Amino acid sequence: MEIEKGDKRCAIIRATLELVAEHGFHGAPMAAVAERAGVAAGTIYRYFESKDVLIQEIYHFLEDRFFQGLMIGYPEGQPARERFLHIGKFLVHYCMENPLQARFLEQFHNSPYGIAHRRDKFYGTQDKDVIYELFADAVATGTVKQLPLTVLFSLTFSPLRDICRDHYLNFTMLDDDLIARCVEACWDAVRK
Amino acid sequence: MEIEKGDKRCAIIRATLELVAEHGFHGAPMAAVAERAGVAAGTIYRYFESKDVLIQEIYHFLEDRFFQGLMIGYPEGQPARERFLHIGKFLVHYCMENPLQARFLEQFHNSPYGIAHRRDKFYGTQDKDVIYELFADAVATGTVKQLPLTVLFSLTFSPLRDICRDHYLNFTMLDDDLIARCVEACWDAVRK
DNA sequence: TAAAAACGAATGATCATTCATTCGCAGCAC
DNA sequence: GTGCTGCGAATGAATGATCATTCGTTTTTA
Repeated sequence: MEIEKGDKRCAIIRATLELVAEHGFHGAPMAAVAERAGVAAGTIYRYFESKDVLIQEIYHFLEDRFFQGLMIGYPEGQPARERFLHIGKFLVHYCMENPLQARFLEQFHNSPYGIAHRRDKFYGTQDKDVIYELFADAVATGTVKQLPLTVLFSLTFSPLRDICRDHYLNFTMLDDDLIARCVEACWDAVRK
Repeated sequence: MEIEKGDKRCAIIRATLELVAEHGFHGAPMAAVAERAGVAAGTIYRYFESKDVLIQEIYHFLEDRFFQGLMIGYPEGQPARERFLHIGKFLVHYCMENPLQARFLEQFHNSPYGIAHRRDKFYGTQDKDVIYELFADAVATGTVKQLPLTVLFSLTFSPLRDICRDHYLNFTMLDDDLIARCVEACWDAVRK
């Protein structure tokens, strides 16, 4: 959120993020967004072409922030295991410290938006991210099991995503020690 | 679906299952269900009190079928590892052979229905299933890591769920060998 | 022919989006 | 300072679409 040009624009983004995180896409009608943002319904359309565009813009904003944070203190050049542990722990801590953003991202990933995004990630021409790079590298050097990249992603990040969700649903109480052991367990799933 | 009392009732269930699996809950309006079932909209309400009840009934029907199949050839009394491999492989094969049912279940689990169901599973008073039993047992005997049950579930079944999804989205090509290696990798995540 | 089952148009709710109107203010003349 | 003018920003009631559900009517069944 924070530094966005324009008061209104920022308020709309924040309101949408909160409503989607708390009630899902279908619990975030534009009328409710407008009310929470302290803005008239029509005003939203001065800043965003449609609800779709609004959602996508928020997603890309959050994704950028996530990767920016991820790269702080990233152990470039270290063994794959260290790099993986850094990513995994960062992911979980990020979700715990930014529950609204985490829940928005969860909603996004479980929607048609998310499927399209995932397809793009594996088949698209866009440049691959550090995580992709890490696994491609670790498979090549025989550090992790010889499995398709999609499977390696599922084995490691699906559990972490679910563990975070269980945390903010109050199913599981996470602390630093438990987080570390979870991330290590995910590494055990893929390491040779 | 199959043996359901009444032609119409069965047709309605099948139509709903298909539409939800293919287009999600919001792509399954009652009018469309009625049309696909070859039935008038009002008729649905002779068989089901509401859309909610219809969805829940389908879910419980599928859950029962799943556990029924799961118990065929279940290696009761064998080590935890064998029991887990049986469950994991059955899960993936079941999803591949019943893609409509698998996708319906996926939609269900990613919805408010699913959250309530999960809460019930961990905190409810209903009797625990074989899977719950397996992990409780394996933790007690020190066969798997000392982690909360919710975490053990996430570490093992979240990846499998995702792997199945990637299969019917054509992101990953699964065969028996790959399935076995995936399930074993999940076991590696939790075993001591 | 009477009861049961099925029908499907009508109802009322909820949305995203639009657009005719109003608001607030910057610049200007006196 | 005061009054006027023009314009982009903001408004929110209205629109049209989409749903779940209802109910008066028709058809089927026994």
